[in-house]
Amino acid sequence: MAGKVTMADIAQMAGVTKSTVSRYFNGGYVKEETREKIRKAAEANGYSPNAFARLKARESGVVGVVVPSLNSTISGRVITSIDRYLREEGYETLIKNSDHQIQLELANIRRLMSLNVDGILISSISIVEEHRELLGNSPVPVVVLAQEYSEGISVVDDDYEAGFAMGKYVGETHPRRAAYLGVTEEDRAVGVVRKRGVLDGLKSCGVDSIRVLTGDYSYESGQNMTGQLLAEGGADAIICATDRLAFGAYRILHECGLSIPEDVSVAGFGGYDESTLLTPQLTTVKFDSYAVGYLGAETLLKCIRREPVPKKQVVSFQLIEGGSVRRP
Amino acid sequence: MAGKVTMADIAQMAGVTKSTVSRYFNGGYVKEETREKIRKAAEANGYSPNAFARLKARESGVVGVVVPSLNSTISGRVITSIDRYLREEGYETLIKNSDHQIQLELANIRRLMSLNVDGILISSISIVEEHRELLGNSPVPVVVLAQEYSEGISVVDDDYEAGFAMGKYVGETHPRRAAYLGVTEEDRAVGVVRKRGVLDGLKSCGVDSIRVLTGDYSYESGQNMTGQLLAEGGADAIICATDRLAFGAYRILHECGLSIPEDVSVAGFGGYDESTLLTPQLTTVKFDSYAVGYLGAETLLKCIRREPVPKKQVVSFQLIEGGSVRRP
DNA sequence: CTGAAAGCGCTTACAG
DNA sequence: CTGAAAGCGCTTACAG
Repeated sequence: MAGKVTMADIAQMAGVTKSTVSRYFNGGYVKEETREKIRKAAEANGYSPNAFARLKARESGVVGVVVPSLNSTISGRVITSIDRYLREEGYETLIKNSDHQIQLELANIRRLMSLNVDGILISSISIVEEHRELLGNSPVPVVVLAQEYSEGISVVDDDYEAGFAMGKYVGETHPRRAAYLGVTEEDRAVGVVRKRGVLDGLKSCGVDSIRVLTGDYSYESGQNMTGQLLAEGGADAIICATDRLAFGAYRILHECGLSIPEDVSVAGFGGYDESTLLTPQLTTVKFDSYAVGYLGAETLLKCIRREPVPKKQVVSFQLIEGGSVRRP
Repeated sequence: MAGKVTMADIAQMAGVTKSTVSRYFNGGYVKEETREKIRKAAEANGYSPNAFARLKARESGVVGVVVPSLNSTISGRVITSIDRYLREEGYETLIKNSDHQIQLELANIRRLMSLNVDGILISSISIVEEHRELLGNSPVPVVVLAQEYSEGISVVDDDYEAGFAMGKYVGETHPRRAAYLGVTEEDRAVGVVRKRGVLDGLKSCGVDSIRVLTGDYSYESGQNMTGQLLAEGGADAIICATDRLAFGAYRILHECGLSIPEDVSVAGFGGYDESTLLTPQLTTVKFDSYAVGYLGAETLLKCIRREPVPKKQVVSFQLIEGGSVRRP
């Protein structure tokens, strides 16, 4: 059976018209007998209708998901969760990667919109003006994940409270020279809100002078910032915006013969599985990324069905005490 | 601007017919002046043609990618690499997740086929009879990644040689009680070929009695198998089919107060970034997953362009010496 | 319960 | 260089 088999082919084989085959696949009225003939013809050819040729259909049954990266632990969790939920609900998931490029993210969103998907889930790096324009007059519902989006619907981590909790936890050890290894402020959730939480948490314990460095999300960046910190005279407590950055810090501290937590306390955010394997185990905040994905998908389906949904949902976190922060 | 704007709308705004707009977007002849009008109208509306309505076009410019998981380090690397390569070549990537379920994998492949994508890249868990049927009369080119597929085109890791190298490396330490923590034989590449390599490598050093356990790919499975091994009387060298399994082994050995490598040597396969953070650093084999993705994508495009391609390509690996295997 | 016909958003020879 | 028309694979009122 070379070439593509179409609905017309199946119709011919079953001795009916394609209207009927279409009805068969869309739950319309078809006599049991006819139904059986179509089933056989379809099965024999491994046929299933081309979802995207349903140009006129109200629903495509497809949901688009835009992610900032395909090789981050967190993205992996969020998207796995989304995918599972949607599949159970009978939807197909279409994934597009923005590879940390905002222009690509916008292009992906446009693409998905022009694809008559039923809705879009965006795990955004950073919301810029163009997003507002684009999402403002989207023909389909959009739910934003991980970043607040006041003009629309979003599901976010509790970055401020998590930051505060960690800041306080470390602040209670009364570090003399605290440091924060962060990321760009373009990423509001991590670069601004989380940082503010951490700084406020530290300040609540009277820790006032805090050295703040900024880099990107990579392991290398964690190493570089730590290296710079040491060159500047060091620190006795380093809070990192993500676990990956903390991994970089571990490596450099280790290489320089400094002990964790005796010489330097280290903490992160993420709760990656690997964090429990470090020696000492990393003290970190674990966000419920599966919940973010699940809630996001659930909320989007509600939007599609025109049910009411909350404008903003905040998921919880958990501070995991490892042994990387010196206790008083 | 509510609702979806279509090619007809743009045509009207530009004062031309949709044939011309179509030509504009497909590189046909359009007068510079007209070209400019269309460009403006399209831009003003953020319009780009619906890729999937090109029902008749020879090429959709879209390539489908099927992956077994969205939260594995290796999948993340492979897919990131594919995505980047294709984007540079002007193709769109559409990602579908099989979530380790073979039936879902087959469904994803069918879906993609019926979607008139230009080609499909499959990172398969395991090739079964249904794959052969399905791929045997695919209307579009298919390239299989990570698993050998003798009936078609594949790009694979050098599992046997990598296994042999690691088996030999550990064998040279003359373990008395060696063990291999593996995965199901349904996964030919890892479950059969890699294992055979390891066992042959060990045997080449005269290590003959090897306890082989089988589990799944999870951290927990690594813990369970190691627990079982200890209950059976232990081992002084454990080779794990993946780094993740090795992480589980580390955890249990650590909990039982056994030292690596003094009491037990541990080795893995994968070369995850996190492996370098363990104490001691894990001895592992790093496959070039970026190369697998890159070569796979390149090969697929060649198939699409009807250029000749090798039936099978094998990418290299690298044995990374950590400190987790006792040296003689 | 099923068919004939018009239409979805796009492409492609074929004229001009 | 551009338009009119037929067609891609599917859906949807509307008849019957």
